[in-house]
Parts: sequence; structure tokens; C-alpha cells
Amino acid sequence: MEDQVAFLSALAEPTRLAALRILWDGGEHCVCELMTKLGASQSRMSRHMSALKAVGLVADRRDAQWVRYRLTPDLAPSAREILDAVMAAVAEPKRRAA
Amino acid sequence: MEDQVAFLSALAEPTRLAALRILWDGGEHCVCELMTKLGASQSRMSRHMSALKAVGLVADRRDAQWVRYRLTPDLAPSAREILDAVMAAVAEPKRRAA
DNA sequence: GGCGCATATGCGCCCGACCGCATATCAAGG
DNA sequence: CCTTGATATGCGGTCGGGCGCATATGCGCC
Repeated sequence: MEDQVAFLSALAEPTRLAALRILWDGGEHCVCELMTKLGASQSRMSRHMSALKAVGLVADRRDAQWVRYRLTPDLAPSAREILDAVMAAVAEPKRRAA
Repeated sequence: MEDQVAFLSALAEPTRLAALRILWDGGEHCVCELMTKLGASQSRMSRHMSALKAVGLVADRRDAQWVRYRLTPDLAPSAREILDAVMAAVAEPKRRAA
């Protein structure tokens, strides 16, 4: 169960959640793009991506001077389902609070 | 998005997650039962349940000297889906790490 | 090699989450 | 009313997460 807690903790942070929402398009995105879009400092964004990588949510690839992040393609099914549900919730239009 | 972060934060704690797993049977459970089953102190368990209540995950009902907690019956659909996915993951038999 | 852009990381700080302990509150029963 | 069992809460302490700043590292280019 520890895995799930770590996984959920990784999701439970605004910047990381927002980053995942961007990665949710299935494409690759460099740190510089994410930090710009999310208004985060460089070190902050780098660390957050590192945290997402640590729990296996994202993968990275070096491409020249950039590091391209993407969602882990073969994410475990149970994790995938959680992520799907969370992304669906985040993408939702505003309603009254739950 | 803040709501979702609070919601996920509530899930991202071992004792709370374990408590939800117990409540997952759909029934009502008092604090004394939860604290015993989870090996948590009284104040600790009370506070954790309070935290779950604060984000709308559980509802409570006073029954004589006990307070019976249960999953919020009319949980918002998006929240419900996340909870379902998480519970399914937690309930899963052990496999290789995600 | 030197420069510049992109990224990672060491370091120290701060703040909030979580805890235990003690105490308050509440309900039932004698 | 007093006690007893169940639950909530005020308080202080600890610990870890997240941050900025500075610096290191990686990479391409000239």
C-alpha cells in the first residue's frame, strides 16, 4: 500500500498535477516549456518532474540540451486508472464544490 | 483544481487510506473500531476521520456514544471515480511494483 | 576551450502535516 | 450527580515537503 500512498502524494500537489495535465496530451514536453506555462521556477519544475519520475508516472529522454518528459507509456493498469480518473476530474468544467 | 489537490492529499496518507478501505464495504464503522483495526491512537484516528470528512469523502452520524462513519453516499461522480480506482488498486493482490 | 542555454542538485529555510499527551465534550446508565 | 466509555480538540514538538538561491552538469556551437 505504500506504493499507492507515494503515487497519490505525487498527484497531490498543484504544480505536479498541472504538469501532468499538460503531459496528458501524450506528447513530449521539456522542462523549459512546463516552467513557462506553469509559471514555476526552473529548479522547482525540475524537482517536481523528478518527483513524478520517481513514482514512475513520467519518463524522460535526453534530446540535445533538453530533457523531454512524457507520461510513462506502459503505466501499470491500476495506476493508469487512477490517473485517468484524476485527469478527467481536473479537466472538468467548474461546477459547485463536491 | 484546488479541490482535487485537497481530495488527493486526503487519500495520500496510509491510515486514511486504510480507513477508507474499511469503509469501502459500504457500512458504518465507529472510530473505536477503526482505531483498533488499524492500530492507531484515538486522537490520531479521530483527526484522520475528521480530515476525510472535511474533503467530503465520508459522512458521520452520532449514534448514542458512538460516531458512525460511512462513505459519503452521494459523492460527486468525478470524485467517486477516483475513489473507485484507488480502492481497486489498494485491494489488488501483490504484483510487481508499479 | 569558451560560451550559452537547459537541466539537475546541494544547501538552508520555512511552514504545515502529523503525532502524543492531556483535557474537554457528550451520551448512557446506575 | 457521578462514573464510564466514546469522541473531539487544544497544545507543543518533530519531521518532511516545497521553496529560492547558488552552483554544478550536460550539450551544442563557434
